[in-house]
Amino acid sequence: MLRKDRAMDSTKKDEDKLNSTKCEIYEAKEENERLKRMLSKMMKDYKSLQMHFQGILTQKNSKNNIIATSNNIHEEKELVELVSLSLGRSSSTSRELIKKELLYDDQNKSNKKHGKLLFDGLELGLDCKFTQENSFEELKKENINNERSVSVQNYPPSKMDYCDEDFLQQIPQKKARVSIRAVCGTTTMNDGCQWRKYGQKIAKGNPCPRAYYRCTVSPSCPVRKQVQRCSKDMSILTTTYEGTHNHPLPFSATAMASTTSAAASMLRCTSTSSTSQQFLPNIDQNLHGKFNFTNNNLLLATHNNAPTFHLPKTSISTSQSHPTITLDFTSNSSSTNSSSSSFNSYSTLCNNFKSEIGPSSYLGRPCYSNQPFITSKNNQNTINEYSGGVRNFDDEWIQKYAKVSHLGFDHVT
DNA sequence: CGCCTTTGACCTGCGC
DNA sequence: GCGCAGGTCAAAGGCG
Repeated sequence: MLRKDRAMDSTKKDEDKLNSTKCEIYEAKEENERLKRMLSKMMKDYKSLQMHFQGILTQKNSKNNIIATSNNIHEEKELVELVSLSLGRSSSTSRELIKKELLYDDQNKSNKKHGKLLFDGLELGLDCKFTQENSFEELKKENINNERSVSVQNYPPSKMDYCDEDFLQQIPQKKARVSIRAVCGTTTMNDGCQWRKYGQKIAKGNPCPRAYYRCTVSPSCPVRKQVQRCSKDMSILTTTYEGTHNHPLPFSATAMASTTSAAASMLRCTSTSSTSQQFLPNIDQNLHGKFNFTNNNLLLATHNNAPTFHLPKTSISTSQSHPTITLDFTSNSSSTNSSSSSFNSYSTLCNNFKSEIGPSSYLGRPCYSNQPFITSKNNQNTINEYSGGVRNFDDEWIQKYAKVSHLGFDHVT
């Protein structure tokens, strides 16, 4: 009798377990479906934007052709002025206008001489940069101490051949870097990977030491990261990643890897494309303010079509001879789009995403905390595999962000 | 004992 | 060529 009761208890327990597992599977299935729908919507939006972008490029090209074939110099000047104004550059001074006139005179002479228009396809919003060598030099000097903008790098002055492939190829030869600025209380940001510190330096202009880490998941992994606190705001941590992992990553690390990989891919595209991508900074007007470049060449992403996700400030630079894309999770983006929520910290971002995707759950599992899931030893992150329960929301957000953001559609690994 | 951080020395690239 | 700054190496010591 006792044995029979025990057997029944055991069966009941098994049934309960089975039911609970079934429940979990069902919830996971539902969550999966919901994510699928979200992804499909994002893909649709992305494709639509891409088509829009192509259309704009085509329009601009045809406009350039019209300019090229026109014999009316006066009209050309007006068109250039319009282009200049329409792309949000500062209004041209009379001096600049004179420069343009001179340029057009030279241009016409040159065209007659070479039988082609040098500016064909190049004047889109770049008049300030191309009109004079001096202008380019001035621009370069302005940026030299901070960050040389991609536009400057990719738009060689008239001294250089505009189709100088050597110049264009210079940038990708340098190791691309992805920098992430975030408010972080710990010494390093938890990205799920395993790192070993191999050096520390006090960099010029910042009393906070810069720490150098290398990935130790695989001994031959070339990935490095630098971690440094911002001297102006000690709560801000700048983490710069360099290289690509040559080994399978733990699940928790794929999020950051995807983001950095996607961003690096975008950087490569921006740096290497000879035409269309070069105009990235200038397409903002045509994308109805989805992206805005400020005077500091910051790409302010405001992503109107996808209210679920709020993109960080993204800037591209080639500082220190390394093309670097910076994802700034610390900046308030409300100045560019009042309808978008603004974020003051990386953690806020994570919380926001969490609240917007629905209940605090991951694949049906409850998320009891959004505190960083750090099991660090001596301030170093270790591999954290999630086995239910508490989950690092930072990674979760980044993974989803990488998948839906413009940075990562085609490059997510 | 193994793995880690610390830290001074060394290497390298870049600007002048 | 020189100096500077960033980046890396490797020995020494700490910690669990």
